[in-house]
Parts: sequence; structure tokens; C-alpha cells
Amino acid sequence: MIRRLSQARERGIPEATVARLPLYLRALNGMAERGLATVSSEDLAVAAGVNSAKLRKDLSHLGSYGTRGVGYDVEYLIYQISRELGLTQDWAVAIVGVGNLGRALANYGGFVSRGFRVAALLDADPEVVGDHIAGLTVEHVDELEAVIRRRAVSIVVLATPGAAAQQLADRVIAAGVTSILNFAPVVLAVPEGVDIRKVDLSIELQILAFHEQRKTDRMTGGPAMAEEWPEAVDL
Amino acid sequence: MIRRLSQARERGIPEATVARLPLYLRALNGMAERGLATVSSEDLAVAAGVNSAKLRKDLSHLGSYGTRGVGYDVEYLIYQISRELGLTQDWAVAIVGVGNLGRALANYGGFVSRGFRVAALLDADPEVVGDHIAGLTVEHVDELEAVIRRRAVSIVVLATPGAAAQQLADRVIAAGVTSILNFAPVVLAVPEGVDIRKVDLSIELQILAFHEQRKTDRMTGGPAMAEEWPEAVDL
DNA sequence: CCCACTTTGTGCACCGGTTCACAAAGGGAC
DNA sequence: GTCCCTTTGTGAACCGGTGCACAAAGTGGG
Ligand SMILES: NC(=O)c1ccc[n+]([C@@H]2O[C@H](COP(=O)([O-])OP(=O)(O)OC[C@H]3O[C@@H](n4cnc5c(N)ncnc54)[C@H](O)[C@@H]3O)[C@@H](O)[C@H]2O)c1
Ligand SMILES: NC(=O)c1ccc[n+]([C@@H]2O[C@H](COP(=O)([O-])OP(=O)(O)OC[C@H]3O[C@@H](n4cnc5c(N)ncnc54)[C@H](O)[C@@H]3O)[C@@H](O)[C@H]2O)c1
Repeated sequence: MIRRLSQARERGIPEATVARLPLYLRALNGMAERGLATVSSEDLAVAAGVNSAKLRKDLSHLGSYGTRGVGYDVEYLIYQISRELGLTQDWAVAIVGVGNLGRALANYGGFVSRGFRVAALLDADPEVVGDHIAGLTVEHVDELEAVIRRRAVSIVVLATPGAAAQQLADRVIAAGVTSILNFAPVVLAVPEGVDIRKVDLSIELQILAFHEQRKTDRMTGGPAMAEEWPEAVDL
Repeated sequence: MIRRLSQARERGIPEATVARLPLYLRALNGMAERGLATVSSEDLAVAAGVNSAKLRKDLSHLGSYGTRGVGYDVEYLIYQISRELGLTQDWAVAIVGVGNLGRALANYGGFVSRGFRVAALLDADPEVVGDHIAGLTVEHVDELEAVIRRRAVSIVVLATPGAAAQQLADRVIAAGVTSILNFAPVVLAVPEGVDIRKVDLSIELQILAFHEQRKTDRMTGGPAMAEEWPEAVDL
């Protein structure tokens, strides 16, 4: 353990790797619960549903944390990945928009489990403001900036209708937040340095439908070449 | 319009393109509502938040549906993309697991809007079975196979706890479903030919946390080289 | 009919990421 | 200590996707 951080880990872990680390972490936690002390790249790769070479390359970006001929120490790797992802500190999250989805998110347990804490719920609807959900009181969105400052919110979840999302994003960014998880079906324009992640159910379904159509087309011999282009369309 | 489908559109639209088509479609629908008849790749690209060359290349995979010097006909492009994505037919979707999240999904309007119809709700909890949600009655998951067959379900949304997800996936696949949208935080193992898409809130937050940590590290001069490796950890 | 202008469609160079395949490293048996 | 076995870490080829830059195609004005 003399001088870890060989040449890797210097700067920049590939984005694709970052996106898989949580997967590895989840698999490792399962293994730790089952009492496993070490795990090979092969076994961990299977558990995480990836290729083992990819897994090794991913881990090599964090440093050289395996033992050849043996594998990786489960607890140690959990610690290293958690640290890399920033899960050793806890993050205050605010949920803006407490409708169907916002409520589900607020009540979601798995949320809190790993470093994330729902610190505030905000809504514009006077019917909703004041409600008690998951131990929190819904505050008025007029208080947005004050709440972000007071509770040291660093991640905002947007669960409002699309029409309100851009304006709310502008406000939370102006208030200093640079990480947003957006559930509204709109493309948010944000300045350099702000990270947006988008969850879009409708897009996921459409992608599934595309492949589903392909599959059934293949069954039935492809789309009839004839109606490639129905003239009736109102151009 | 004599003989469209030059050499493109033959087989296989790139996966990355498929994932963006719903974005273009959404932008186009907005434009159609605002009465725009044609749109340039530049304008549409801005609305969808992508590079215009990428947009043109994406659309070229569907065929050559633009007019040089003019742009794309909005209505016509909506029709072509919809057809390509399989949104001209409607898809029966079953939601399995009617808890916090399942309810939010069932009540979600934007769902139905474009070709998707929630055709069944299923749960294992006798407290929940029989509830009326969004005009449907929650059925018992024992009926899963029968419901899938009876309602011609082709897409299943899994919104159960992780522990139940793999087993349920196996059952819906055995019942002939080949498209699954999974909200449970587990890696599902599925046979060739089955499409899984995963929505994982926890992973999204962890990715945000990673970048957030990087950003704040940069502010404060990076993580102190010293505590790279606290000896105290219980290895 | 011709010219100037706009905008598409795409060839090509580039880039990040994936995968193979193997040398190097470590462990354990004797 | 030596040998054999296991498994890591990574060089290098490959692959899909991105974006620049431009020729080709079409429009509209005169
Ligand atoms: N429910 C789902 O399953 C689902 C799935 C995918 C995407 N979405 C998207 O998530 C978002 C929320 O969906 P939902 O079903 O919870 O909608 P909803 O209508 O139930 O809830 C929206 C909430 O946002 C609040 N709101 C509106 N404007 C606001 C503002 N300016 N500031 C603060 N709060 C405001 C409303 O008062 C309401 O409580 C929508 O954009 C929807 O398209 C929802
Ligand atoms: N709620 C959220 O915001 C959220 C966010 C991200 C991920 N998730 C994930 O989505 C899933 C559902 O979350 P939730 O908050 O709705 O949980 P929940 O506990 O509220 O609901 C789960 C539902 O599934 C049902 N169920 C359990 N076993 C079943 C089975 N074998 N067959 C059919 N139904 C069964 C339960 O009766 C319950 O109604 C979980 O895996 C969770 O980790 C939830």
C-alpha cells in the first residue's frame, strides 16, 4: 500500500465507467451481506451484468485495488467506490413538484440508504403546501432559494409539469445548485458546469416500442413494401 | 417521391439514433401545435438539444425526407418518425407492482398520449388487489399470464421491490413478452431477444454526486493527498 | 433562364469506449 | 526456494458514434 495511484486515477474517470460504478457497488453490497470476503472480476462482472475485462478496466481507473491470483477484497472495494462516487458524505436533495411522482420519490426508502437525504419538498399548489410527507412539510416554491441555502441543498429533483421545469431550473441554478435530476419531459438549457440527468419514461417506452415493432415485423415478414408511403397523408 | 429508401433505411437504425427520435418527435409536436409548417435541421436541432449535423444524419437513416434550401415538413416528419417508432399502432402496457411508484405511473397522463395504453395493473398484496386506479381494477399477480394473454400485453413495466423482479421477469417472458421496463434496482438476466430498459433513480443520483464532488473538490483544491487511504478502514 | 442563397445529405477524420488476449504478479503446495 | 495455478492490469485492435466541412440539390428573384 506504499504508493497507490500509479498513473491511473490521476484525472478523469471515463463517463461510461462512472455510470457503472453504482452497479458494481450494488453487487458488492449484496456480496458483503452474504459474507463474501473476496470476489474475482469474473464473478463480480456476472453479478453486475457486464464483461469482466470491462469491469477490470473500470476498476483500474480508480487505482490498482486487486490482488492477482485472488481477486478484490469486497469491503475495501466498497469503500473505494463509495469514496470515488462521493457517497461517504451525505447529500441534501430537494424535490420540487410534489404530485404523483414527487410523492412516490419522497416516500421512496432506497433513496436515503446511500448518502442521499431528502431535505426539502416544494410545490406551488396551496392545496399541497403544508402537507406532511415522509416526515417533511411541503413548502411553497416561493421559498425555493431560501430553502436551498438554509438546508445546503446540492441536488435538486424536478418533478413538476414540463411547462414549469425550465423556469425552475433557472432559479435553482441561480441559487447555486449545479446538479439536477429532471423528470419533466423537456430539454433543459443550462449553462456550462451544470449537470443535468434526465429520466424520461415516455422515451423509454418509445424505444421499447421501436424494437418490439421490429421483432413482430420480422415474424410477419416485414412491413409490406407496398404501404411504404400512404398517399392519403395530409402533407 | 418515386423511389424513396435509397440505400439507407435498408436494415438497422443505429441505437443512438433510435434513442433520439422520441426527442425529435416531441420537439416537432410542439412546433406543429404552434402552427409551423416546415423546420430546418438547425432549428429542430436546437429545440431537441443536439448538434444539427447529428440530427440530419439521424433523419437520413429513415430516408431522405427533407427539401434542400427549405427544411423538413413538420407534419410529414412527425408521421415518418411515429411510424418508425411504431407509434401508429397502440401498445398494451401492464404495470406489475402497484405501490408508490406503480400508482404514480398508472395515474400518469403523458403515458397514454402517444400510442401507449395501460391495460392492466397487477399486485401481490391482497390489500391492493381490487383497488380502482385510473379506471382500472388491480388484479392479482397470480393472473399475470392470463392477463397478458387476454389483453394482448406487449410491454410490461416492473415496479415491484427488487427481490421479486427477476422471478416476475421470468414469468412475463415465459408468457411471451419481450419488452420490459424495469424500475427495480436489480440487474435482470434475460434470454436473447428480450429487450430490457432500466430506470434507476439511485444510479442517477450517484452519478450526479460523483460530478458534484469533483466540482466542489476543484473549488477547495482537490482531496488532500494525505487521506488518500485511511489506515483505519476495517479491511 | 440564370444566379445567388439556403439547407440538406454524407464522406471522412476523430474519439470514447469495448473487447480480446496475454504478460506480469501474486498465492499456495511441496 | 521453485513451480504451477489463478487472476489482475493493460496494450492494441476494433467499433459505433460524433461533428466538421462541403458538394449537391432545391428555391426564389430578377
Ligand atoms: N407520474 C409519472 O409516472 C411520471 C412519469 C414520467 C414523467 N413524469 C413527469 O414528471 C412530472 C410530474 O409528474 P406527476 O405525475 O407527478 O404530475 P402531477 O401533476 O401529479 O404533479 C406535478 C406537481 O408539480 C406542482 N407544480 C406545478 N408547477 C409548479 C411550480 N412552478 N413550482 C413548483 N411546483 C409546481 C403541481 O402543483 C403538482 O403538485 C411531469 O413533468 C410528468 O410529465 C411523470
Ligand atoms: N418510489 C420511487 O420513487 C422509486 C424510485 C426508484 C426506484 N424505485 C423502485 O421501484 C420499485 C417499486 O417502488 P415503490 O416505492 O413503488 O415500492 P412499494 O413497496 O411502494 O411498492 C411495491 C409494490 O409491489 C408489490 N409487490 C411485491 N411483490 C410482488 C410480486 N411478487 N408481484 C406483484 N407485486 C408485488 C407490493 O405489494 C407493492 O404494492 C422498487 O424496486 C423500488 O426500488 C422506486
